[in-house]
Amino acid sequence: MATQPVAAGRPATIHDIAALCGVAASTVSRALANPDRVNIRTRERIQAAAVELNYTPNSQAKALSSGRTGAVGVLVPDITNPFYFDLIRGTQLQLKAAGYTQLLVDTEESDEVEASTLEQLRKSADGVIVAASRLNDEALAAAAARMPMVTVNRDVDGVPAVIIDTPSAMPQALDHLISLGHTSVAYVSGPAVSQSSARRWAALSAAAESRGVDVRIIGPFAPKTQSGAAAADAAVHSGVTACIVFNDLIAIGMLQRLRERGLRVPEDMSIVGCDDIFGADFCNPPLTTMSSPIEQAGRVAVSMLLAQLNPLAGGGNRSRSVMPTHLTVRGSTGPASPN
Amino acid sequence: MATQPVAAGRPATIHDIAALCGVAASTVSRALANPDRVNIRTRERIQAAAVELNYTPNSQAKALSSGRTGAVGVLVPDITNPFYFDLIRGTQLQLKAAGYTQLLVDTEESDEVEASTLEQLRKSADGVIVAASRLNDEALAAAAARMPMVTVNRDVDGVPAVIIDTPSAMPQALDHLISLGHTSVAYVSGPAVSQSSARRWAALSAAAESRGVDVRIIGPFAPKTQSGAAAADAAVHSGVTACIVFNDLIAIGMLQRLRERGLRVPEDMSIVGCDDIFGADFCNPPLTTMSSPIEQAGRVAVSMLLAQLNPLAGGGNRSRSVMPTHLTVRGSTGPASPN
DNA sequence: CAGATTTTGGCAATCGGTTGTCAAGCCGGT
DNA sequence: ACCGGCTTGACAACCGATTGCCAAAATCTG
Repeated sequence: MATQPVAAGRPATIHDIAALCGVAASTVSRALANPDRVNIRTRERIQAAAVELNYTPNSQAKALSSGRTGAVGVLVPDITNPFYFDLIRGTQLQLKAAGYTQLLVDTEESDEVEASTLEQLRKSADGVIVAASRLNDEALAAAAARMPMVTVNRDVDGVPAVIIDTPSAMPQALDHLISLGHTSVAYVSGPAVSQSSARRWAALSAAAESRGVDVRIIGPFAPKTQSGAAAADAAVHSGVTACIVFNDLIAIGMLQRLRERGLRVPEDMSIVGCDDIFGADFCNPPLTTMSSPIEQAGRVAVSMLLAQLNPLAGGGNRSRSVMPTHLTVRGSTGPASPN
Repeated sequence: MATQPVAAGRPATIHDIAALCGVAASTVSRALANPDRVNIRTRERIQAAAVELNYTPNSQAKALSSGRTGAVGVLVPDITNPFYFDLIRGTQLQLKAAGYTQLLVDTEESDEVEASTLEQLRKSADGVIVAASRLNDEALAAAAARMPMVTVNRDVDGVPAVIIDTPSAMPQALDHLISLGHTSVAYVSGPAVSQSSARRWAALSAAAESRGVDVRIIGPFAPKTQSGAAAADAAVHSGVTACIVFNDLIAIGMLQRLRERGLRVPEDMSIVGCDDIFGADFCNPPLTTMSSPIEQAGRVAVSMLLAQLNPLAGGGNRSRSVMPTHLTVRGSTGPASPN
């Protein structure tokens, strides 16, 4: 009757196809999943019927019987942090390309939410990508032992990871400040549980020592623009002329606060951010920051996870991938004030 | 042996509990889902066993037999557009609170991707929230007939919607510009298929007519900062002294382009954005824009969808919810230049 | 205390697939 | 023409829950 491909009331099942072709449901299943196990004529009949009925396999049922869900969980501490937008977009694109569904969860910066989400995902996802985990190494390693996992910006023995190598750009940032005449610098630190923050501080203080520059640490601060106010006040109070900040969100908040207080950037204080997030190029002044290919990091994380899921598909699965980082100089850094 | 709650190799099933308690699996199912149908002593035994085995129901299996998946799809045209961050966070929070899982999909501004995603989601989600749909009314209504749906910023007969009422702030924005002496204004339009853009233009041109002001439309432009360059050039060429822009992304892009061309904002050109996204408050100059409670819109959309899913839980389900909007004046608007 | 009524809990079918097993059918080799 | 080997496709069990139905047990009624 209808020329269009049957907009039936209920989605077609494998049984509808079987009935239409006069074969058993299992034959249909095989014809679709494992074509060479079925006679080519039968197979073509079945495939034609599948198209005609507009058949799409029911993913729930498939998951139940096969054990694979075709979904991957992506855990981020805070969806509204722009840093994760690009990461999420990277994972989303790569997962879709591979035919997987992305389950995005905001763990609200909480290790408990993170842990319970991981437990839940264990049944409803084939694997997880965990960005900036708030769990301790032990818990994370235990979770990774239970299901395929790739971490982002988190190094734990035995857990494949994508590391955005901001620490390597720290000496570069410091040299940039030194070349501008700064000799007293503060590191504005992120959350205490953030391994990224710790690594950045370690790299920075090592570089400072080898160069004989005074670098102190202040914080910790939550990774939000609102924290920037307290950070700016603390930086001013500490008497430094330049700050290297855990991330761009805090840095942008500092910019705003310094302006409120009538201090000029970079004349009175130079600021270097981290991540080069959305907004870093158009804030006032534009932020000097450490840039990295975040979206690409998301894609790499997915590739590494998929390599774990289908070990056959070759390409020895690396367990650690480091993304390069470089300093992008904009307007928030300048010569140290003479006083 | 282990004092901890059994970190067994395989997640516990309803059958494990049944075996442990010496009852049938169905009794366990009832005890957990429908407690008063089971003897209190048996029930407590079962519940204790469930806790001890660290039981979590398998959502796939539950979905298969009950028909409900416990998941809700959220479709946005572009994950990296900051406008959607707050929306996504709103839906995420509300869905989690109601025990649902969020399936986030980026439809890449494509009606085809959107349509195929909806078809796919029909089996794997209980309902969908569609933000800024690129589908035509007919296709959208058809999809809504097949599964529970709530749209955001899209009005289609018979489909419940959350509308962020930016059009109502248009007269306010225009009056603001008029009060600053502007008499020649351009509307920088968004995607041709965006109903939001059309509604904003309609409201603006109506207000302009009643006030006797010249307002022309330029565009369409893609909702990205990159489009701002072309938009700024077109605006300058058209000779207007002020622009009301489809959204903040384009507006911020215009700000950058105007600066590049050596034009001052607001002295040479006033800019009014739309949405008050992340970044609108710290760009240079800070953007005058139409603000609205986006995260709340996400929460409302979820509530409306859940009302459709559980019609019992009272609260006559409204089919349309309008979110208020107001003008936020910042630094990107100022007096019209005298020439 | 018998009979009627209500609880209570087990059996089995079902959801939509996947997969192991096995009989039938086909082929060529001798 | 007979036999072994390989292909093909049907049957049925199974994944982990939900749910209708019914029998046994417990409670109430007169």
